Formats: sequence, C-alpha cells, structure tokens
Amino acid sequence: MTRTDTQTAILDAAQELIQTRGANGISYQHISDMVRIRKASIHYHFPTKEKLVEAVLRRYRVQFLGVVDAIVASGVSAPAKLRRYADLFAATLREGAGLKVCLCGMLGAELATLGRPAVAQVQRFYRENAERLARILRQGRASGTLHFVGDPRTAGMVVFSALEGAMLVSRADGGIRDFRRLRDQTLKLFGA
Amino acid sequence: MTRTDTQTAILDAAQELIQTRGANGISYQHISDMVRIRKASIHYHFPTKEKLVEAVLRRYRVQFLGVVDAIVASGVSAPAKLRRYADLFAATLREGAGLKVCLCGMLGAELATLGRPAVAQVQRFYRENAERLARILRQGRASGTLHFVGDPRTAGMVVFSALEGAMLVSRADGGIRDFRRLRDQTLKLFGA
DNA sequence: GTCTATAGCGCGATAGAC
DNA sequence: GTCTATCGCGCTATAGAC
Repeated sequence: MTRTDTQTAILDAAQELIQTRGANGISYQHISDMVRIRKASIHYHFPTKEKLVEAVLRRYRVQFLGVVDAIVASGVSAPAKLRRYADLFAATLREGAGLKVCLCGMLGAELATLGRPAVAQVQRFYRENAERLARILRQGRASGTLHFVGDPRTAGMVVFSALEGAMLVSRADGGIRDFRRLRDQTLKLFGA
Repeated sequence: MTRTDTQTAILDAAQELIQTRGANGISYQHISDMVRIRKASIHYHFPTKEKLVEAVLRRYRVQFLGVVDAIVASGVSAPAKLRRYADLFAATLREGAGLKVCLCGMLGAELATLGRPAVAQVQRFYRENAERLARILRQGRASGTLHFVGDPRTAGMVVFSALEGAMLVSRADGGIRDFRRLRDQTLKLFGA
C-alpha cells in the first residue's frame, strides 16, 4: 500500500489528464511528457492502462469521500455543510492549469468503454456521495434549516447530479463564474 | 444540403456510437460495422473524423432545438412545457439499444480533445437550451405557475445542467427509473 | 526501477481500380 | 460511390540491457 513518489507523480499526472481530456483522450506518452519518466517505465508501476485508471479512481474516491465525511461530521449547520460540499466541486473545477471536471463525471461519460472494476468504482462514488448528501439534507430538514419536498435520498442524488452537470456545462462556457452562479441558485432551491 | 440515405445512415450510426462511447471511444470501423459500408468509403461523405463529428453535432442541435422551440411555442402551461422539455432527455436516454446520454453532454466532457468548430457547436447548444428554459421559467413565474428566486437566465442554466447531470449519473446506476425520479424532484423544486 | 528498442495492432486517411 | 489495398502513425505492452 505504501506508494512511492514516482507512483504518486504518475497518478497525479494521469488524474489531471483524465479530468481534462478523458481516459480515451490520453496516452502513456501524455503522462510521460508531464512526469520525468519514459512511457515504457510507467508499466512497471501500473501494468495496464485499465489498472492505472482503477488506481486513479480508487485514490480519488477515498480522498474525496474523506473530505466529504469530515464535512458531514463537522458541527456546522446543514446549509453550511451543503455549501462546503458544493465548494469541493468549485475547487476541483479551478484546480491546476485548465478547467477540470470531476473525475467520476468524466468517467461516467466514458462508462461504456471502461472495464468492470472501473465501472463499479464510478457507481460507488455516485452512491456514496448521494448518501452523504441525503444525510445532510435529512438533518437540515429536521432542524428546519433546509426546505424541500420528497425523499432525502432522491434529493441527495439531485444535488449531486446537478453539481456534476454544472461542472460539465460551466467548463464549456462561462467557467468558474458560471459554476458559482449555478451552485448558489441550486442551494437556494433547498432553502440554503 | 440534400442528404443521401448513406449519409443519413452514417450520421445515425456515428451519433448513436458517440452518445454511448464518446467521440474518442469510436472509430470508422465501429461505424462500418453498423452501416453496410466499408470504412474507407465513409471518407467520401465525411473527409475527416472532425468533420463527421461536426456534422453529427449540427444535425443534433438543429433537430433538438426544433422540438424545444415547438414546446416553447405551444399553448400549454409553463409547468407542462418544463415537463415536456425534461421528457426529451428521458427519451434520449432510452433511445436505441443501450442507455445514451445527450450528445452534447458527452462531447462537453470530451471538449478538450475537440476542434474549435465542434467546441463552438457544443457551446451554442448549451446557450440555446438555457435560453429557451429561461423563457419558460420567466413565463411561469409571471403567470404564478412556477416559483423560484433569482435570475431566470441562471435558473434556466440550472435546469439544463441538472438534467444533463441527471442523465450522466442515472445511466451509470439506476437507469431510466432513477432519471425519472431526478426529473420529478427537480421540477418540484421550481414548483412544477 | 528505469532505460532503449521493438513487437503488434488499430487508427485516420489516401490511391486507384471499378 | 464503393471497393481493395496500403501508407504512416500512435497506441499499449513486452523484452532485455543496465
């Protein structure tokens, strides 16, 4: 499990490239151009491209959900949690050089070309995020700080998929400015 | 502008493939497998892959916006228009064999790998859809049938990007069933 | 663990017969 | 308009030296 600096650097480059161009839009050469390593040497750390994508996915999911869980466990109000959660997406979008979408938003689009393990990782990311959001929404409604109708689980999926869609659309057109507008308006719909 | 049967068949196959696998996940061979034509012959109708993607995009945008404009111009209430609009996305998702996402949702993800003309087409699709939605929302608020706070233009973008995100996420996990739940809950947020 | 070299394949695109 | 044949390239992946 202990990861070397080289492995981390490869994962960093691969993740950034996938979030920008998609898994089908990159090659080992692209990674080699970013990391000080020859493309053949990448296979020593990650034998196939499929394994590399899986490794990127696993790290991303664990890291992202860790931050989400910290937000859920924090003592702030439900609207504040919702706001912090949405800011994770804003931070992702601005991260690095160009605009990046969520790794799992990108791989969700490319789902039909991924292997079974990668597909399972993407599905798990979606479910776990929606579940955390459902908890926040349930808490907010119980304490009277959030207002919405219907099942909190569905509402959690709505918030999650709306943010994924907002990243995708705002990257193409208005960038982070538009994303913030979409985020604010979306949160308002839940009374936050 | 008159299109032959062969050109239409190629565009149909290319569109279906792109909506499922993405532009970077398909090849002329994939199209050749679906249409009764050799892969080299496709170049006669669409000289490069980039031109083919552009042609698919243009046809999709014109066709989709045509239906949207018919909904906008129809005499039904704003909530009914919103509902019919959302049903276009549900229909797209179920269309054909496997689950398909919106062509421009898919190409939005792959935006960084597309040529300038294709990028412009995707942006235009986003803008035009958000603009039509803004009109519906404005009408609904004025007539007291829809309820939301803030700028109708931003709200239009919210509805559009939420539906794009809902397609993406529900394709990965619960399919059309989940999409309908997301659609219903989203419309409720606007009082529809 | 990283390198050079290369196998082996699929890709987009072109040439030229029909 | 469609075909066969092929070019040239980039891709993932492997072999073997260091």
